Amino acid sequence: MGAVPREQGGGLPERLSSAGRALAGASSAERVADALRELVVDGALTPGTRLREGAVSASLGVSRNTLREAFRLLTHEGLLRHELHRGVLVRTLTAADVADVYRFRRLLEFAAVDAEHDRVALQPLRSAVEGGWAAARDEDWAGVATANMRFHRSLVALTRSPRMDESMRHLLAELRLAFVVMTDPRPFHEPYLQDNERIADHLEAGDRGKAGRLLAEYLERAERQLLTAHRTAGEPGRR
Amino acid sequence: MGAVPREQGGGLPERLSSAGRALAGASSAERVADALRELVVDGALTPGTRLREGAVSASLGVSRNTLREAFRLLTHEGLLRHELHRGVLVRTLTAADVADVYRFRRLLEFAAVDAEHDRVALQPLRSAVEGGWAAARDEDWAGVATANMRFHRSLVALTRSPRMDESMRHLLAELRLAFVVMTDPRPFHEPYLQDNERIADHLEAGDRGKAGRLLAEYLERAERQLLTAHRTAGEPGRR
DNA sequence: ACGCTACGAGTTGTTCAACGATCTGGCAAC
DNA sequence: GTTGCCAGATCGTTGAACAACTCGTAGCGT
Repeated sequence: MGAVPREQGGGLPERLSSAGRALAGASSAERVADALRELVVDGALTPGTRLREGAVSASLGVSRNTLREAFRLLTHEGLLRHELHRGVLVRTLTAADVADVYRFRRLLEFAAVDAEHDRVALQPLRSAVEGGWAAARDEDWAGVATANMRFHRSLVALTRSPRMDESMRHLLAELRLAFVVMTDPRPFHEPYLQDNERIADHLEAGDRGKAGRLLAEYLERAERQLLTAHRTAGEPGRR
Repeated sequence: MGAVPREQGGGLPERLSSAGRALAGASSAERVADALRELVVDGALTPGTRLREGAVSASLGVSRNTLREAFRLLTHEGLLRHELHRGVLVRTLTAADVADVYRFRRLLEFAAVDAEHDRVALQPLRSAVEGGWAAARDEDWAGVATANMRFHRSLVALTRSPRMDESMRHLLAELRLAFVVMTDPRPFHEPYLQDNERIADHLEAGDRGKAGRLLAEYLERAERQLLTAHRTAGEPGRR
């Protein structure tokens, strides 16, 4: 079984083959979920798009049952929305959703700043910052966004709480839905490179107060920016 | 809701008929998940029990595919554990899991105490307290436990954050797995009736400090009690 | 007696085709 | 213009089938 046996004209399959890299040890449903997730966060599937089981399963070369498991995966992740007897569609975040996500983020990230951590635990933060600068050098703003998320997820990982980590993962996945409406990602993501680096500096120096204050500023600014961008772009379509 | 309107001869419903209330508007998979969840939290399926698809789907009268969707539902809820090519089994919590759950609970419940709330928002708390007393009068300790959970979930609902509420729901579902190892539920659940009522009192009086302090004491005590009970009962079987 | 290999039974992973249930959109009647 | 109804499209669920995998065990060599 190679990658995709069939590829009929749907327009999407080419991008899927690249997305569906061989995740060994993962089930088919998980691979399909990975592929769909990529399409969503890349903006190929915009919020509100309806995904018909027949068409998608055919174009991805998997059975409807497997596709349904992938749908359920992504629904629980918050990327898709499932309506009984009506199918699944790409979720669209409301302003209230964005605000709620940031509220939850504050809770988790402040807890992380307050958590005990040794020097080596900060390594992933540094790595994320590095990745961010590298992506910025290449003008790869999607990459900058990814690195930024990795930074904040690594931050929450300092709590060493699997459940908080998992929640953060969900929140960031949802946020990607909000990012796709950003028409100009550069001014949104670029300034945070500097912020992240300084937060990491303060943490390394053991100055939780300063780190927390910077983090608060960052969250405040990012939320406001996202909300205004969202309001201008997302108002016409409700739901 | 007295009788159940459904009564098709499928051979399943003996044990389920009580559990499988006809949730109109729910899919079969969701109903099956409800039934299984009930079996788990009632202790009929103890942690570590392996659930073979063939046997369970036959005894519940649904197809394997539908059962698998139910399994996935409960796996994401944390009640079941899925191992590739080995099937699902009832999850068993480790001491670390219990500690993690309580850590997360602290975060959420303290945030709830600090949240703005009006008088009417406290109504569900009062109702949960009432339900707890009523169940205690009937010596229904499982009912007391349920009321206690409803109290704390209602507490988190004060945040009016759908995501925090959802997280709390997950945490409490997992905690039920820890409860099933409690051999003597009465001394564990009964004292908290008083605590909950006093927390509600303080909240109503607007004294968040006192409410928070009581809550902290409660969480501390409950966690310690659960951990010791868990250690004595759950050590032999690891994983 | 011991350890390794290979085999086979049992279980899970995935696909397929089919049918009933439900939703959607358009047409006709009022 | 509203209402009721019908037909097509889509989802929900089933049952069977086969491939892939796990695990216990019998057989083999040393």
